[in-house]
Amino acid sequence: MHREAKRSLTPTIYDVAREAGVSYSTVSRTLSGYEFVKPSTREKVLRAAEKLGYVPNHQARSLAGGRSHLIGVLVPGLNNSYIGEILRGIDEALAESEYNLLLYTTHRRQGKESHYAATIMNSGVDGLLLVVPLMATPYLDTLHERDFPCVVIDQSEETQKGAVVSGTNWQGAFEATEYLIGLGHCRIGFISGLAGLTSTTERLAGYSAALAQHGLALDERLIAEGSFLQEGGYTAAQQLLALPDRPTAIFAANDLSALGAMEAVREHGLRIPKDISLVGFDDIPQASLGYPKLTTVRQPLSEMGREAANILLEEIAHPEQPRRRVTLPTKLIIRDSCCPPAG
Amino acid sequence: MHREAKRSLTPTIYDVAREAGVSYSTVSRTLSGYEFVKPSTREKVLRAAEKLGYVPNHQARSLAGGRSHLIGVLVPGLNNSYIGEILRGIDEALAESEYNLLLYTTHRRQGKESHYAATIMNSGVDGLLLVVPLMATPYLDTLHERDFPCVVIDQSEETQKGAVVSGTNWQGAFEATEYLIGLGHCRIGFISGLAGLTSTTERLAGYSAALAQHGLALDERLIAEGSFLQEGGYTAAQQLLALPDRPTAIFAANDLSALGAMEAVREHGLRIPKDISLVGFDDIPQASLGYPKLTTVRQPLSEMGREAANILLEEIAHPEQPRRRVTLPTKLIIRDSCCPPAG
DNA sequence: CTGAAAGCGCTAACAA
DNA sequence: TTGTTAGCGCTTTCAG
Repeated sequence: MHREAKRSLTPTIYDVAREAGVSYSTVSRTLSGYEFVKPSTREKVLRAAEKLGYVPNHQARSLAGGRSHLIGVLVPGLNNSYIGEILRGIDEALAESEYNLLLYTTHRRQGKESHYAATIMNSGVDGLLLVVPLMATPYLDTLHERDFPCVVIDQSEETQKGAVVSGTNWQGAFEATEYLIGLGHCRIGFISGLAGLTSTTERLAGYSAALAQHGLALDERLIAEGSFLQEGGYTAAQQLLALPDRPTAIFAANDLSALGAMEAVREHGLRIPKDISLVGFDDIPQASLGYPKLTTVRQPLSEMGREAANILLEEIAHPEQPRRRVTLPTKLIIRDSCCPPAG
Repeated sequence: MHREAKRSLTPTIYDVAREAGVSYSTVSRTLSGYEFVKPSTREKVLRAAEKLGYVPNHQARSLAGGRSHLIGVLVPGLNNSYIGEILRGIDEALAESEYNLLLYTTHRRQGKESHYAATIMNSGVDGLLLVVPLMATPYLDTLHERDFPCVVIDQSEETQKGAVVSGTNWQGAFEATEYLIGLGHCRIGFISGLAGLTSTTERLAGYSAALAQHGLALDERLIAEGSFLQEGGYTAAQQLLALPDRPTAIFAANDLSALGAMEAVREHGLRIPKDISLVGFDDIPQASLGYPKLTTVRQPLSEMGREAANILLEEIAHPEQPRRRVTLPTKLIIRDSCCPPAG
């Protein structure tokens, strides 16, 4: 037996074992919820652990058991309440489990993605949650190659095999556009999102489909490229407003863009919704905070996070099961940024 | 020597050692930046590691070396871009180091704070960053007791010994109030923050001091209790607006409250700044996003995060050095939510 | 149901 | 400068 002096600050299972008068493997079993431990023994162990203020050492547990109880979450950045909401959902789900959350941001170590993926895998996380991964193919390839448990949130690369959680992008965009059409708008501008993301593609498709369904021609000039960021929305709106026959309504691919557009509209001396109607996507907290309150397609962001986390946990527990793909419903939230066109 | 078959998926230092034809401790030394390794040996090791795609195992490294390269960050929640900004700063600082970020949210395990603190310490983090910890005394006691490296952001308990990073709350509030007074306002309402937080106390003190300095009486009824949340600001503003001689300006202890107040003002059919001037605190992204753009006291949130992280890293590296207390300057950002009073 | 023994992958004295 | 030897604290067979 090793360890004899060395009364360290934090007690280990050895200490608990001595206190309880059992072997340390019994302590280990008890503490990790092994069922075949005699109740009276379990009692003794638990009491001893309690008395000593024992707290398990994750590193050791992980090293020996191969399970770290750590979930990695890869986000593009933190400067965005869209991400914040998703994270909140993830955190909620994880809080109910025994898992902790290791946060990674993409902006780090750009370029060597696949090595980064390897690093993450080896940082001991049991699974990985990828939030809107851009250029994710290198990650995902490495990840899938090793059957590493992971689920992607709000993005699905064409060739992707793994689990995905997202909202009904097409449907949401379709409804929003249809709503605008129903209000009487014929020239509806669209501010797209970041190229390469499925959310961008799908929302654009939904927009186009709604126009088509209602016999409205698709005018390429009414589609301005945004970036999912406020600034992109601002610039895109400028473009749209500079058009000779400018749109009477604008549908932005996300709220941040819509908010940016709102600013541009104001600077042009136009009023919302009087002169221009505006619809966003996401329903981030600021959508209902500003003035006028933004009509938008709500995406259940935190639920998406929670759902993704739960799927991941499930996948870790039962690796054999087929990967799930979940699409959560979006919902048009009508607030104050739309009305029938002036003419 | 153990390990002979067991060609696992990820190579270990043993594999690298074999590949490089050296002992595994040499590999360990090389990889952990020990300086007295013969250059040619280092070369061989590095090449072998590269070839095998070696990635260190954090758990093992931590268990053996006592350093996990993990920093815990304890935040009250994620639903707030104030937190988001601070996190961003922390993340930036950590990205430049070799540290990863383990995220904890306070809402978990409420009640048994000190046990929670113990858990965090044993979760293997090398240090802890506490963002506006409410009811932190139990945590901090446990933490300080064991000389656990930690720094608190934007809050300093009375009896606190550890490192703290915060903004110039008093000064910022003083300036904001003075600005309002300079504009000609005499009845200035104050929406306070959450009771028990130093930021709340200090900002209130700054507000009072400015009034006093300019010979304005402190009217208790002009001080409404908020919560640092939008809703609290809304309710507090309602109160203020219901006053027989309502204020011509309101200074809210943070932007979220100010935004809430803005909504209440609007609902009362009043205009900002025409009828009521409004000043916030923090300068979160939404402050400049909405309409009108909010005049506010900017707090260098992300810098505070970055600074705190750097101090923590420093403290981990040199535990002997005295704890630092850093106060970063705030700055009044004048935008569109204030003007001289109507009368 | 419980104890003994063997590592998980790596760091850190201690020699050589 | 490099190899050898012990563990870090815990999980997990394998025997009782």
